[in-house]
Amino acid sequence: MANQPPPGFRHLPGYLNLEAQKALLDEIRTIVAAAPLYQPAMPRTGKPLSVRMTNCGSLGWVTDREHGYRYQPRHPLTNEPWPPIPQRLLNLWNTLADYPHEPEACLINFYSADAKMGLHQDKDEADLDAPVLSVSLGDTCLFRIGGTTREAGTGSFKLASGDVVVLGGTSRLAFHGVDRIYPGTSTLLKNGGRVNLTLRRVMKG
DNA sequence: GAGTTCCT
DNA sequence: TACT
Repeated sequence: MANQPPPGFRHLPGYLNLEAQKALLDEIRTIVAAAPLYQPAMPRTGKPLSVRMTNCGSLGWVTDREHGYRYQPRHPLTNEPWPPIPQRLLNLWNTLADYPHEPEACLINFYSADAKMGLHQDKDEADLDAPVLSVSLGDTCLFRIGGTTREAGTGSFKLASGDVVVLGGTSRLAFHGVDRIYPGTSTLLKNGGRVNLTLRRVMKG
């Protein structure tokens, strides 16, 4: 029997209908045109991550060999400020996050057919009380989530286009990752792949 | 000092 | 990593 996610975890399958997904994707395309996707690197080793990423919001999550994981206000390649978070994403946060402060960061991850994300905790934010809100667009993925230690068991399930996930409560610090992408499971993205949007409150108060 | 998202 |  698969393990259950910790308390505070919510999976909302099909929360966004196709029209809402298309409208959101249009806004993401505009953001990516101004703040291009780039390939981030692991600290120390410089090994590239398999996902490509960019951000919108006043702060964006970045990593590189020299300085590691961090939030910063500008795109690492263009040195331009990140574009603002679209209002429809702020509305989603206001509806689902149950948190009195707006998110500063929206990480935009693009998964090609062979991209993955290893099990990790989101711990780079000063505010660990705010939930993390995630939106899936495009191809289905196999998402894995465990407990708040590496030793805890994990369980996995699929996330499809339009699904929304909220990591709140105990699940805010749960280890989680993406095992695999299922190519060809969505026609939302012309050339396939999966886009994941992750809204986070970074600074306290 | 140990731990930290890429580890098959 | 550059911090805890």
